[in-house]
Amino acid sequence: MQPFTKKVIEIMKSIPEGKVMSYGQVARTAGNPRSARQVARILHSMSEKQDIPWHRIVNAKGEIAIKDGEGRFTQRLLLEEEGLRFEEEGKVSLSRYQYFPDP
DNA sequence: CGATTGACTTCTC
DNA sequence: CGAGAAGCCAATC
Repeated sequence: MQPFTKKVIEIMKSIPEGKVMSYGQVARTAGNPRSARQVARILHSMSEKQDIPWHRIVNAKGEIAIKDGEGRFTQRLLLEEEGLRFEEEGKVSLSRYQYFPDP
């Protein structure tokens, strides 16, 4: 288990309800600005073994990153239950719901 | 243990 | 503005 991985997990677990983060944001916060893909990989890999709110992670555009399927539907549903609003199908209003400010 | 992959990002053209 | 390419690095095969 790499330190980066652990940090990413910690960060994701610390995201409060009703907020979302992009992969890039998580990567930066974890200390590796260019490891967005690892965040994705770690996320879908570890979320099943750890209690990670994977649905609070979206891509840079605020869209649900996962391709069509149950996962995407589930994420949308979970986020709506947390009070997030979708501008359109599978797209969340990042401007208001992002977690960490982008420096 | 090398090669492949990927729920991304960002810069160019 | 939209499409294409490159970059990055951990987990999997």
